[in-house]
Amino acid sequence: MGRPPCCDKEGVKKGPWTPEEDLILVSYVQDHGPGNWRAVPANTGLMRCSKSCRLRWTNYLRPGIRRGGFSDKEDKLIVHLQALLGNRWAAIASYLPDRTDNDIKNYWNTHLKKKLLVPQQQQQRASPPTPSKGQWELTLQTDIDLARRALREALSVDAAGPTGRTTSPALSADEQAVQAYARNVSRMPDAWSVPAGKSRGGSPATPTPRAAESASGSTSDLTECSGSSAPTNCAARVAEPLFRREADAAAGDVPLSAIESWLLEDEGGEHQPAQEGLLLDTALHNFAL
DNA sequence: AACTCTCGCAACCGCCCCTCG
DNA sequence: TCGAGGGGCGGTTGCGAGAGT
Repeated sequence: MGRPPCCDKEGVKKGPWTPEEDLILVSYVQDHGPGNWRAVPANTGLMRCSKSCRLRWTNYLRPGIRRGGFSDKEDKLIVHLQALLGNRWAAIASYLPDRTDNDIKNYWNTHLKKKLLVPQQQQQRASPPTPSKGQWELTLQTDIDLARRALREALSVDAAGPTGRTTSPALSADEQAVQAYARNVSRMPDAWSVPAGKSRGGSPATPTPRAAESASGSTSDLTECSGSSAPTNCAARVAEPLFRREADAAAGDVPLSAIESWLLEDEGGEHQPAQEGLLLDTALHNFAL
């Protein structure tokens, strides 16, 4: 007696999403907000699993997400966060509010892992296989210091505008997220006009993300997210993990996580030794796994 | 020009955790 | 307190595009 599947396998469509399906999903989420994904297929007539709907929304249709074009700074941040946190992509993604965990995971698997593997192999050839514990603790500490710096940089950039985006610094994070969302969705109709032969997968005119990105468009009615009273409040949710916690912390509501409070301490290194010891232990533990 | 190989990424799968009745 | 169900997450797969031969 296994657990029943999350959704009825029969009559559930799989594979690439069509623009029509995207539109239906976006409209629904704008009206009702994300959540209660189980109800989405039933209420929209989409022949999709609820999980598929959620995934499509969070990884592709959600407002404010940026796709591809990882900067060097983001590369480093991801590498160091991965070293610290392991393959906890959702946690890592929370430090890059306009990136999705799936995107980061893919980027790690296809680019960064290989990039790291090459010097590692060279190093293995050139140096003794296992450094003494003291040696690599030192190395790890250096890594952690680097991670701290990278994170601090990223957070300071976030204060002016999320993750170094090249948009006007006068805009708030929410406003920028709304604009990005507007851009993403407003491109959809353009993308639909892609000739059938160019489409990917079985669907006749599925626009690739690349196609959607290359097109330029103006804001459509569909994208009027900020004015919606829906609980989604698309833009606000995008940056929620990091910014909410910062706001909460500022208000004294919720304590920062160990890593965050550690990072936000003065550059002068007035951190608590016990806390750092805990982080080091955690990193060591992750490394050993 | 045709074929093969490799890469990149969207989406699926299944496990785990959290919430609610 | 416990079980069921929904959602979140990480690992993996499938497929199209582009590079190489």
